[in-house]
Amino acid sequence: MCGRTYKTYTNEELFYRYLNIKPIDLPELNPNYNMAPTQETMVLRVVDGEREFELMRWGLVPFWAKDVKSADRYSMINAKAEEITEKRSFKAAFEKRRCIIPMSGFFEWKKEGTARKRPFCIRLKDEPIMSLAGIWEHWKSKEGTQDVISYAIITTDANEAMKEIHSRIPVILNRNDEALWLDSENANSTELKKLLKPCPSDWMDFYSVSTMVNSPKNNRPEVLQPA
DNA sequence: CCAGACGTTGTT
DNA sequence: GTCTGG
DNA sequence: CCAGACGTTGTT
DNA sequence: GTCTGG
Repeated sequence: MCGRTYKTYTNEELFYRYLNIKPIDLPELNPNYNMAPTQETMVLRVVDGEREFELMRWGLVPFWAKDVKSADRYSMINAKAEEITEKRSFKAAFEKRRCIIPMSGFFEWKKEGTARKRPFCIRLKDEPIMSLAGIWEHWKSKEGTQDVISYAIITTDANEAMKEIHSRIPVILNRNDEALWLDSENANSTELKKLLKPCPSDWMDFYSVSTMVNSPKNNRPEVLQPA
């Protein structure tokens, strides 16, 4: 699973990485050292053939949901890659609304016997930003008072390196597959599903951190320090 | 047909 | 134990 | 994901 | 909106 992430990149790094442009006059991005579900972050998608960033809420709220709270009860912060084409809540989004969630890394908790779970910080060895595969939805209340764009992170079986910590990991896309994944005109489900594989073990790097990260209230650089 | 669910992870 | 909030 | 709340009545 | 269960 993937239930906590972090981002320390700047706006300039983000836009240069995905749009190949140096942004001018953009508001400065706040780092989030401890991002929990329900919080918002910039997500990359393609609209009318153009890449764009949109601020989205973590936790998918399908457009047919009665309200945001009822959707939250179903814990749609992750979507299982293996079943994404069969699930009612994900199928349409997988076909038409794929996205990339740029993150610096994420946290996983390893169970160690009966002892307290130990948190780990996971990142890429050679890249400051990882492209997490996701799907998004646009939900509007009938009264038109609420308008929520939300996303879920796709998970799959852990690769060998990550199995040491946890059985599931988020899908981290290969840079060469990003355009294919984002293309909203692409209707080749078989081809798309092939992208939802665990990334190679040797891309990843991890180390244990203190339990300070357990509480989402601790949005501080110290949560990234090795324990 | 209509009503009601629509999810993940991990653990038993 | 289970649900909600972050 | 983990942390923290989990309730009612009546009064401010 | 769409699928599953009865």
